[in-house]
Amino acid sequence: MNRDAMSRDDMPIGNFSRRTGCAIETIRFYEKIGILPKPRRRGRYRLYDEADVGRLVFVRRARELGFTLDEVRALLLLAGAGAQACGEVRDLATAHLQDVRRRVADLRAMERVLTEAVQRCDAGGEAACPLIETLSAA
Amino acid sequence: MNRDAMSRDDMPIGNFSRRTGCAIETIRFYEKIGILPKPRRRGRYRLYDEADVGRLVFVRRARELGFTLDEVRALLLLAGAGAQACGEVRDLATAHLQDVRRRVADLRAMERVLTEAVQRCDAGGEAACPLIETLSAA
DNA sequence: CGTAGCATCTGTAGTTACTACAGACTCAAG
DNA sequence: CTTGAGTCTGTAGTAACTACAGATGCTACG
Repeated sequence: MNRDAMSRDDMPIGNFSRRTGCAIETIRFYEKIGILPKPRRRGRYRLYDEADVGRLVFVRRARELGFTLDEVRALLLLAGAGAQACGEVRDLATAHLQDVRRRVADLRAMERVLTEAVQRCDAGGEAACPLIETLSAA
Repeated sequence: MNRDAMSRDDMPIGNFSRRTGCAIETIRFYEKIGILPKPRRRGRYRLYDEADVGRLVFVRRARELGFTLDEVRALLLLAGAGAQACGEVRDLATAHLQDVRRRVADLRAMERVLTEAVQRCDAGGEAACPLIETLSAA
């Protein structure tokens, strides 16, 4: 029998890590800061179940979408509250979306300046290095 | 007379900070990690000159363009080396540019998913909160 | 029965680029 | 003489992990 199948609701942390794609150290870290609840134990070993998998997948997904752990904490509460929390979730997501768009704009601005400087460098024919010049100008 | 004019090459750290737009604590931090050289002192007070202003402006500009402090360190060396270092500067900038583009792509992907979920939320007519659903799916 | 190897445990320190103090000291003006 | 501004050193906090060190437990193999 394989190990994952044999322990569907008694997963040691290694299985839990494989199931969720989340590093063991990160799991323990999430527990310490209260993102994951303290799990049951067999002796000193942590045991996880399917509900834990759902929760951690949620957390990782939110992180992939760029939410901070503080935002994730809020989202977990709201997700637990059910459909009536939808409005608040929406507000959180909208605020975050604006943040993402700001960051995109910032990076695009960097990209523009860098691209232009590299192009001038490739074109050649300038006395001083165009990149260094770009950096020296405020 | 104003204070900046009176001390063109004997700037205390406060003037230096104003001239460069860089916080005092950051200036001392840069000194500690070797981004800025140890300045002359009058007694225990640091004194800066125009060359320091140029260097710090360069550093801040590079940071605005998203270079890490390690990259800035390298750029400072290359800038000192003059025109023959142009090729290396170009390589550094190109690598960094690729990094910036990767980050833009990542953020755009987040933006897409979030925008779509928020729209489904606004449209209404779904049993469960579309945003929460989006987060629950791996 | 001994031991080798794997998984797990706790706790601490490192990463990046700053920022925010606490608590002392100097100096000039009122 | 005191008050205020400016500066000093040194330490700790931020975000979200990651990387150990050193101990312990459990199972399998010879």
